[in-house]
Amino acid sequence: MTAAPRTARALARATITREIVAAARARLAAEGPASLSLRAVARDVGMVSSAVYRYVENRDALLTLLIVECYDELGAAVEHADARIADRGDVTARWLAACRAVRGWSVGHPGEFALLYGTPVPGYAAPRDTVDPAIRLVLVLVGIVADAYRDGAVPPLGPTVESGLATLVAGARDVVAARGLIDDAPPELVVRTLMAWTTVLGTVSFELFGHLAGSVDDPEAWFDVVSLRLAADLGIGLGQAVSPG
Amino acid sequence: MTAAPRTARALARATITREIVAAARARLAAEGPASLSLRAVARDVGMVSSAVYRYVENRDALLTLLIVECYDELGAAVEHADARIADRGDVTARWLAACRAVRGWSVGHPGEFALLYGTPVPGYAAPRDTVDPAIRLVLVLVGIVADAYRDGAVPPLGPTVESGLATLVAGARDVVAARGLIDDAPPELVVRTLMAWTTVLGTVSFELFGHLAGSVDDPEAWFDVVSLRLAADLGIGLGQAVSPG
DNA sequence: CTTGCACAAGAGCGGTGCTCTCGAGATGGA
DNA sequence: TCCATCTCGAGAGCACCGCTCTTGTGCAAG
Repeated sequence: MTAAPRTARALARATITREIVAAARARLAAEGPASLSLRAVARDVGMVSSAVYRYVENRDALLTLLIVECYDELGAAVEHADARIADRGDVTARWLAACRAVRGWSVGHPGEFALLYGTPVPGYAAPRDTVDPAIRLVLVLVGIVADAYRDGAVPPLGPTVESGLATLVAGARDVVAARGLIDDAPPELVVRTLMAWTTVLGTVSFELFGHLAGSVDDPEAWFDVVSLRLAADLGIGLGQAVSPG
Repeated sequence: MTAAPRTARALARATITREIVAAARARLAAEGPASLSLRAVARDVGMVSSAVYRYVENRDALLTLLIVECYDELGAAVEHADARIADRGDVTARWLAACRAVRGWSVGHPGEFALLYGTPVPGYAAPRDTVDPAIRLVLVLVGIVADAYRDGAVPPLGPTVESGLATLVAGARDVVAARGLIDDAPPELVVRTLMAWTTVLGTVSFELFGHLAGSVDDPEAWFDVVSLRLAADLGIGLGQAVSPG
């Protein structure tokens, strides 16, 4: 990613690094992040464990590579789901499609989901490199809400009741503004979107971590219900009958 | 917990088991669940590692004991927070107090929170023993909503728009009914409460797992905003100005 | 008093992350 | 072309992990 590999050695190095990350990804998908062992990855690529350290600084660095890769993959999946129907201009459908893409990727990749949104690895602090890929998917959701807001699809927000709401979500507003999605977004809109995103991820997290067992039988239908209600709360929903599933 | 220890041996056994769990709890609080090692707690209680296997079947069993203890502690904290002001009859204040108790305990016990609501331990499936303590805290929230509903504080719910909503949350309704909170709870109420609980936990999870960094500066104030908006969505909120913090 | 049982301790197995050293081979300048 | 340098893979080794098995020992019930 830094410079194009020109020499044969650099080329080989890049290839082997990709091999290692791919093997690690396979084990992550199979066993989850906690039991991902560098030695096992080394065996998979036909190396002795110490040789892997030529390519990856340590286990945390390998996890970081995987985190970036997974965030990008998830972000791309959601972007794709939105882009496919964005021209139809139906913000509710776009919102639902984006949310479904989030759940779809997560259910299909529970190990990766756990790495991204589960318990952080004990001594691990996500480096800067991970934040950009991480917000990519959120920006899709924000973009949908922003489009609806610009087009006047969002009903009047009403007065912001809480004091200091703008400063509370100043960081989120800055991010949105920096990406050129909305200049000077109404704090009310930012708050609603942030809450909705929290609920979307919380619902997926509940499902994958087993906290829905016994309460909800059909997680997919439940997720649709939640997503559509969130859309309604955001002001971009139909506000009328939609059958789940 | 099964039978009262009568003999000296059984008494000693119970005491040492408690010691082990206490030491494990301390390490859990200090380092989080992933790096909790049975050998380390053995050292803490002045034993050799193989000796603790006399008291705890394996590492997963120890984690189960901790899960039950933590769920109970969290549930008790929320119950206490609610009970302290329940006689005032202000459901909004009760809801906020219960939510704050959830966050307060979680922020004060991040390692324990990760054990309860983070990534499940790889090969670990929560046994039956954990579900009763787990729902204890949720029942407090449901009870507040149920009280509000019984007292007529919840405005008319409107027609349930989604088809099959009752069957979707049948499990949750059964739990509520079995506890005698509401007989035949309106599915709409159950759905709203379940969504609100998801958002509460998602907000805490975001905060503790670092997904709020850069978006929200003051997580405590943000949590209050979220909680009060959830109350409003549930129909038990004031629906008017409330300043966070 | 003696038998038996529960217990603590130790050794040991296979696994982990990570470091160090060493030899072989490719790279690239003289 | 030749040689110094540098990279890489392999192996040994350290400290830690979960878990099992065996061995002694002291308490307690019969």
